[in-house]
Amino acid sequence: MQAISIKDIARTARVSHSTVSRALCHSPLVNPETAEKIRRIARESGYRPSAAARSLVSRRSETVGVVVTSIADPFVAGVVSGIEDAANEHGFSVFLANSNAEPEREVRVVRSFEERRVDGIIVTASRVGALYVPLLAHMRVPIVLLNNQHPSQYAHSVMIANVEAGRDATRHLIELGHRRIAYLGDCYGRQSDKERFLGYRQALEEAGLRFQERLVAHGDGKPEGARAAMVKLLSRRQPPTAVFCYNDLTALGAIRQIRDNGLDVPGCISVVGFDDLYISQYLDPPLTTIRQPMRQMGRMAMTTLLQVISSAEPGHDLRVPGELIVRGSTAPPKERS
Amino acid sequence: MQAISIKDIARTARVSHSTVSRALCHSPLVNPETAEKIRRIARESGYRPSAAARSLVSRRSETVGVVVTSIADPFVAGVVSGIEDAANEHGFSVFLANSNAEPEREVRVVRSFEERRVDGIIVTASRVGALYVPLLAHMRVPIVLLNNQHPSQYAHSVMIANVEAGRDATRHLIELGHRRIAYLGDCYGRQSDKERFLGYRQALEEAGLRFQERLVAHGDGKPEGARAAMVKLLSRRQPPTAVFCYNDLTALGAIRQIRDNGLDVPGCISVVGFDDLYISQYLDPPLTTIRQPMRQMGRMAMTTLLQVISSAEPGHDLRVPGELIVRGSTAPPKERS
DNA sequence: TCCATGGCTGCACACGTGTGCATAGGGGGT
DNA sequence: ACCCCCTATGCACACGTGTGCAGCCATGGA
Repeated sequence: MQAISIKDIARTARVSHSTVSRALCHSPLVNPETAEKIRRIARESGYRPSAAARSLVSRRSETVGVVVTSIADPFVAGVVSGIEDAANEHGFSVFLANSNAEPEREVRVVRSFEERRVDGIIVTASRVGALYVPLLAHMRVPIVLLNNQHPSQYAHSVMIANVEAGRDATRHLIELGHRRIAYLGDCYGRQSDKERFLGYRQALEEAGLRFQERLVAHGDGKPEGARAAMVKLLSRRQPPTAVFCYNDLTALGAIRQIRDNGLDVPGCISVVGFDDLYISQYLDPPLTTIRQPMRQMGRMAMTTLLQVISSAEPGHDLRVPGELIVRGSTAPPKERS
Repeated sequence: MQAISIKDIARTARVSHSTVSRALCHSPLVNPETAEKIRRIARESGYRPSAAARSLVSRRSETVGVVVTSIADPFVAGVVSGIEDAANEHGFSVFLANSNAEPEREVRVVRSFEERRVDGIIVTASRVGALYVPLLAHMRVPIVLLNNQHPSQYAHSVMIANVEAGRDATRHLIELGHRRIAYLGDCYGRQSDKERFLGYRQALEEAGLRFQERLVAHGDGKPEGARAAMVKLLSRRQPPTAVFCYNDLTALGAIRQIRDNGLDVPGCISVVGFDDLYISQYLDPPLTTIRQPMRQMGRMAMTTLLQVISSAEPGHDLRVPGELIVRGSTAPPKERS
């Protein structure tokens, strides 16, 4: 017992399959009564057109591939949520694939997208980028990079305005009166890390504060690495009174380590994060952070992709402003340094 | 410039497209030398078979649909990660769709899955269940429900062993010496809530503790609702010394409210969660909770589905045991009640 | 009555891949 | 020389849908 096709409908309606096809597409070529009868039969029999057969002739699959490092990353999940929203509104379906940052898996994923004949691809938060962008470029399909490190000529991109956001976060600490402000970054080499760090330095400079190399440490974007890095910062002869963290998970680890050292947040040390994960508002203290509009960024990536697909070629690179959300993890410093 | 097909390869290899097809499938019917030559041409020209054309004749799309309420839910994200892992290993691609618990969107999603001719469907954490399981059953495709409330005859299911886990969590509190233990549940009516509550009552009963209706409150599975419910519990003349929460997000809200009332966790009140989200270990205090092996459950759902698809019909309903993870949010009570 | 026109329908092919069946060619045995 | 068998290949059709083109029929105008 197979899924029913237009031929089945044609048989019961005593017409040719061409007429059925036209009737279902609301072509003006078919007699209104016949068309209505055909549509009724189709409705009652639960007919569903085969996307495979349709895309075979139309050469468009109404499908996009989304490749992420890990969907378990809450930032990624937020973005994908927005992507799926926008796709759904336009009748597109999304293939989701984790790369887990494993090169051979990335190859497999790209291959499967090629075979599925996706109409476009969105890549988010991949640290490889340069390695397999050529792979992606090989297929003649538009690509949108989201917070990726190598916006190349082959791809369009949506990115958070890292420099400005980093500047805003640092300024906030400066305005509270802090002067020994640390930067707790991601692992080396990621573009977003470099850019947020740049914003940090710009804010210091414009406030006339001296940049100190020993107030910079690098973690791994997760709480574990952040704790280790925080240990270093706390061991300085003059430890910081405030820390600007690469992201919220880093801030989480930093706060834990600060407390394990018997210090208070924000009493002794203020902490700023980046992302505004869902849980960040419920932490104790609620985290001051830079909000990345994750869902909205996902939507933007998808709508950009759809525009490129219909070759209405818009601007190549979109920068989205972050928003400083002030909560309880930042306060004026106790001591005036 | 279109994607190249076996016909293009056939032309350059001066054979028919049939021979190319057979060569690429490693059919023993073709001359080894010819086959090698064909495969070389295919490789060098970057040929990728069209999944659409292939599935049209094979009547299998090597594709599964995954419908979730929201991918932004960290539990869901963990599960989907496991699903995608297992799918990828077997050459399957996954369509991801959010339902957002909106009925008309669910209808649209199911329709798109039908048109894509997915080989199977996984539904996770949907509270609707009964409403559109008939919709799903209409397509002749195997369905696996994950932590869903209506495991019906049409569907296979993977579920956490809620009753046993609820019992373990409550026992843990009893063994610490607590006697006034509250249950802070999800909104009414969800099966998983009922089951965890049942485990709670069983543990009380087997310990000879009296069940008290006024030590039960219901939130919404999120921090906001949990705070409101916790207010009620704290207003009792004899407030609880421990709270077993429906999930980690609920525990998060409960802890915040407890602290806002000037009480300490676990000093004054112990808190147990459910899920073991990634961040729960990094909270302050680290959360005692029931671990749901999210990725593994996702993998199980996918492998079950694959078995059913290849009609190697395994057991219908799988129960996965939860694991009690004792951390810092639980301690013996101060007062002996 | 004849012809032109227009509305509606069916034929046939295309999309890319898989496969049953026929066939061509070659080698070996009688 | 003839036959048989085996290997290797091509033909043709199928899968489900869309569409150019031809053709049929009715209607209306001359």
